[in-house]
Amino acid sequence: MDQLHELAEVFRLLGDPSRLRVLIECRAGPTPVGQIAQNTGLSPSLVSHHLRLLRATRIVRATRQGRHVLYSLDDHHIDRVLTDMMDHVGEPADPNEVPH
Amino acid sequence: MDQLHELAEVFRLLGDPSRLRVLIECRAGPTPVGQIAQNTGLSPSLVSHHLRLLRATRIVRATRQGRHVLYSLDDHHIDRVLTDMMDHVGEPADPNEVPH
DNA sequence: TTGAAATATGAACATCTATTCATATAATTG
DNA sequence: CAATTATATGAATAGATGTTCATATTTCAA
Repeated sequence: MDQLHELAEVFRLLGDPSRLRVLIECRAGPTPVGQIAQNTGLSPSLVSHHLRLLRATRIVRATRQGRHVLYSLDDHHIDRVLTDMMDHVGEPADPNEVPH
Repeated sequence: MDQLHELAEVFRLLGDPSRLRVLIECRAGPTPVGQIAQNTGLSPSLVSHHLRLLRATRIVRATRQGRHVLYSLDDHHIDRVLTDMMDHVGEPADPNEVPH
């Protein structure tokens, strides 16, 4: 897959409220699927489906610990992208805009 | 709209190859719709549709200049998010991964 | 004002995607 | 081993989304 489509794919996966909830849980550090499900209110099945996609695109990474599989953000880029975008969304709109 | 859904909406809009092409054009500075269409190979209509969505979420901003409407990235957050994610996608995969 | 150029908008459609439910695999304990 | 817990997978489906085509606005020039 070329870079553009890979980039789009990664952003697309971030563009879903459920997956964002999952990611926000992963932000706290390596977290088992079951706990993510509990904290988000999503079904373990759905969380697992989402994590599979997120992992395939290297947005999260997995490590096994006994019966549990712990998921965390892949690297600092992901963390920063989330932070930057939250900052952006939190900012007030610019009044100097052309009305449409 | 609450912050989570707004965040998801913004990422979702970044998650399309055509829109990313449009954004990459906007990165160079205020650019008219027609030129974006030419440089990307997309129809002016489609570019306009995309820009409307991108503008509604404050990913881009518009300024009028005569008959032309120039679009550019809304702020530095957007620019940084794009840069960070391109870096991420460009990085090689970590071999220390649990096989599934 | 008329005509042309630049953008914008609306409707229609084919494709894609998130979610659920049922079932399967993997790891641990007794 | 069997039973249990934790995750993963597959199929099915209702709803969302990108694109096209036709048409509407907006702005300037003549």
